[in-house]
Amino acid sequence: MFNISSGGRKIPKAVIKRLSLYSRVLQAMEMRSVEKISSMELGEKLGLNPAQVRKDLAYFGQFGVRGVGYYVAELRKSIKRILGTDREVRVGLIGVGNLGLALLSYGGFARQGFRIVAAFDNDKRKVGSVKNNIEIFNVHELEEKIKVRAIDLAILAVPADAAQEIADRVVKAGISAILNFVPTRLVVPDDVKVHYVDLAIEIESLTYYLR
Amino acid sequence: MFNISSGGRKIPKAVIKRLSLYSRVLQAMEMRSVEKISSMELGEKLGLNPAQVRKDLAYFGQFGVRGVGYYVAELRKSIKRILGTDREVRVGLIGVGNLGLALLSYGGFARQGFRIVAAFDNDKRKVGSVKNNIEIFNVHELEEKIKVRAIDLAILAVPADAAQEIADRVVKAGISAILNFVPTRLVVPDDVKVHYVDLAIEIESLTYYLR
DNA sequence: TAGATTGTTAATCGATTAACAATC
DNA sequence: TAGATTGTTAATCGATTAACAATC
Repeated sequence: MFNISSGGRKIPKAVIKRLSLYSRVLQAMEMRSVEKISSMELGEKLGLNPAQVRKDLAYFGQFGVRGVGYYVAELRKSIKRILGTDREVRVGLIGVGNLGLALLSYGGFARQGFRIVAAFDNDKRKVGSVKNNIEIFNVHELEEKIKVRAIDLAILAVPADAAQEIADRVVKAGISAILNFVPTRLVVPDDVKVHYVDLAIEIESLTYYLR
Repeated sequence: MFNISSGGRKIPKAVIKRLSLYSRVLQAMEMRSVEKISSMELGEKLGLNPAQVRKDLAYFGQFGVRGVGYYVAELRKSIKRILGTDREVRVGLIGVGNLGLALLSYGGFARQGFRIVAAFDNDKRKVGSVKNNIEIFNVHELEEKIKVRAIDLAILAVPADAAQEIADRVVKAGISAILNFVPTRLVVPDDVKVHYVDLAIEIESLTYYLR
């Protein structure tokens, strides 16, 4: 597992997120057989400044052609390579409650090349069943399955009081990236990356803007 | 519906999000009968600088006592008032697919004082049924129910190609805040606030950090 | 009073945008 | 060549952090 070198500069997290957005726009363009796109067009579709688009890409190399723009298919391939989504990413989902269940059935992951290869729960009634073609294992088997199924990335959707313990276990089993839906700040080693998705905070802060 | 005045300065979106986080920490403190808290303690629990905590709060007034700190219950009440979550916020959920269904059953919203008062779908098999005590209406009734049920806020969880049309309709019906789970940039009037939650982007950008 | 911690201003840091030479 | 658009540097803008007087 490696990323295209960024020459030692540290890349802002926001740049990486925009890279993902570019990739999606480019995917749509490619499907419509558009051959090239300028930083201005790409920016417009996402509400971003064209200079920002160029600068984001420049962190990783020179992908455009002066006077022409960027070749859609080529740029998309480069970005996927940078993100590491040019190959299948294997995902484990821990916690098959309401949210976990939704994530199991969510089509958006598979569409971007992610594959949930195992789900885990501690509810005996769920363990052993199959949802959306994905087996649900007993959470006791977590470490073993992470190894055997070569899981790269964990999605946490467990109750708040179990989150830290599960995080410790997946990290110990070698996982270095966690998508955390639990509103608990996880304490993990520096080289483990956690992204937080906090639905309650999203809706609460939105309320501020109600007229 | 009103917010505590901020004296004309525009408040960064990030400040509002942190306010929500403070509120949650304070809620937990209150439950443990903690009486006061310093900006340092509050910051530590969220990985934030104490000066930032004080500055965030200072946008809205003076809530602390020099030499003492902040009174937990009092500060929490003030923040809830600022956010507008000191009263019930009435939510409509549009799109009862996998994700929508999960959001219907998601306990986190109710816990923060949000109440989903109606759900909508265009699938005849779903319309008329009740999930988690919430009725699912035909999407044709959207405008009418927004009015009759005094819906403040819409959650969008529809297919991508329907998102803009639905957004247009809810805005026309008077909604000014949308939580959008659909990976489509919505075009709305300036005074309508849209928050995007993009699960595919979250996981894709996380992949960059895999070792 | 002495110690602690706020509220706020100034300094720093980082990210976005503008500008323009390079070049297709 | 003329026109267009990149890649990149410099200018601007905004957000975070440090510092400290005010004050409980």
